[in-house]
Amino acid sequence: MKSELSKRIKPIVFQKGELVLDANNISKKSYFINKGILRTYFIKDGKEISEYFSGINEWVNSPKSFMQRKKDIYYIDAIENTEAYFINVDDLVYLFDNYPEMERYARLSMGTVFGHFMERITSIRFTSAKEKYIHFQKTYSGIYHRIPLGMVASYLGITQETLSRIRAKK
Amino acid sequence: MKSELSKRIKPIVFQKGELVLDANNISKKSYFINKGILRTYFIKDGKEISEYFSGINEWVNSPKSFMQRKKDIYYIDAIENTEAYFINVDDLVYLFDNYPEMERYARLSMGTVFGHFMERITSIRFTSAKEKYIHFQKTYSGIYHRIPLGMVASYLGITQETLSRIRAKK
DNA sequence: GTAATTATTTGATTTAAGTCAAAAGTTCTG
DNA sequence: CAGAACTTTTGACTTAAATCAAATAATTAC
Repeated sequence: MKSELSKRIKPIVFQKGELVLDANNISKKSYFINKGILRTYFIKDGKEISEYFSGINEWVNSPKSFMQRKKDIYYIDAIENTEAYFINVDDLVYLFDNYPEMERYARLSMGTVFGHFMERITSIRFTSAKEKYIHFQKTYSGIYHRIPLGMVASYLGITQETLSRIRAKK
Repeated sequence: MKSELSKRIKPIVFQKGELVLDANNISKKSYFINKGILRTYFIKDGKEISEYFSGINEWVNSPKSFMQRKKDIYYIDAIENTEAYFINVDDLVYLFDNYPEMERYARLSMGTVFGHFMERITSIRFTSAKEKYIHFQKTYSGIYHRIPLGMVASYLGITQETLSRIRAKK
C-alpha cells in the first residue's frame, strides 16, 4: 500500500512569493510539505487575510476545490522557498476505493482537524489581542517567527499596529 | 442498509433544561434531533459558553468523547423539550465496517462541516458585534428566535448588554 | 395569582483596540 | 550598492464594546 501511494505522488518546488493555487482556478492537487511554509489566504476588501499556515509534514489544499471540484475563495502561496509532493485527487480516490483503511484514516484525521478548529474558534472568541498572539505562538511553535508580521496580524484578526505594540512590550 | 441503521437507533426525549451529556462523563451516544433544540456548551471562568445549537434533522454529540472515548469539555443540554434518536458508537463502527459507503458518507459530511467551521472563523474574526448577530441569524435562520439572549451572546463572544442594544436598534 | 427567581434592558463610565499619519527599518532589484 | 518598494514601529486621537450598576420584564414555582 505504501508503494501504491508513493507511485502516485510527485515532487514540486515553489519559490518564495510564488502562487501555488489561484482561487480563480479549480485545483485537483493536494500538497505535502517537505520544507518551507505555505500560506492559505483569501481576499477581503482588497486585503489578503491569512487563513492558516502550513509547515513540514503537513497536507495543504483548498478543501472545496480539491474534494468537491468547486471554486472556493482560497489562494495558497509560498512564504519561503518550499519543497513539496503533490497527489492528484483522482489518484487519491483510487486509493480510497481500493484501500478502505485509507478512507478510515482520512475520516479520523479530519476528526482531529475538527478539534483544532473548535479550539481556534474558542481562542478567537474570548481572548484579548495579546492572548491571541500567545495562542498563535503555541499553535505554530515551530514556524511562527518565520511569518511576516502583517500576515500574522490578518490571521489573528487584529491590526498590524496592535500586533507590533504587543511584540514591543514583551 | 437503511433497515440496518433503523435497527440500531432508539428514540429518547429530553425535558427543557435537562442535561443530555455531562462533560465529566464519556458518552458513546450520538443524537439525531426530531423536534426541539439542543445546545452544546462549555464552562469558562464559571460561565456557560455556547458552542453551537442543533435543531431538527441534525446529529449532535461531543466528537472527542464519542469518536475517541476521551473526556472533552463539552456539555449538551436541551433548550426546549426535545425528541431525538440515538445510536451507540459501537453500532456505528459496525455499520462503517460493513458498509463502506457509510464510511465515505461520514467522511464527505465532515468535509461540509469543515467548510462551515472555516466560514464561522471568518465571521468571528472580522466583524462587528452587529454583523456577528446578523450572521448568527442567517446560520440559524429556523431557530434563532427560540434561543435565549444570554446564550446567543456567549455564542457570539459578546456581552448580553451589547446584544440587547443591537436588538433594540433594529 | 402572587412571590421569587431569572432574563433582559437601560444608563454612565472605562478601556482595548482601531484609525490615520508619519518615521524608521528591511529587502529587493537593476 | 544605491534607490525604490515594501514592512514594521511609534505617536496622537477615536470608537466600539466591556464593565459596573440598577431598573424592568418575563418565567417559574408554590
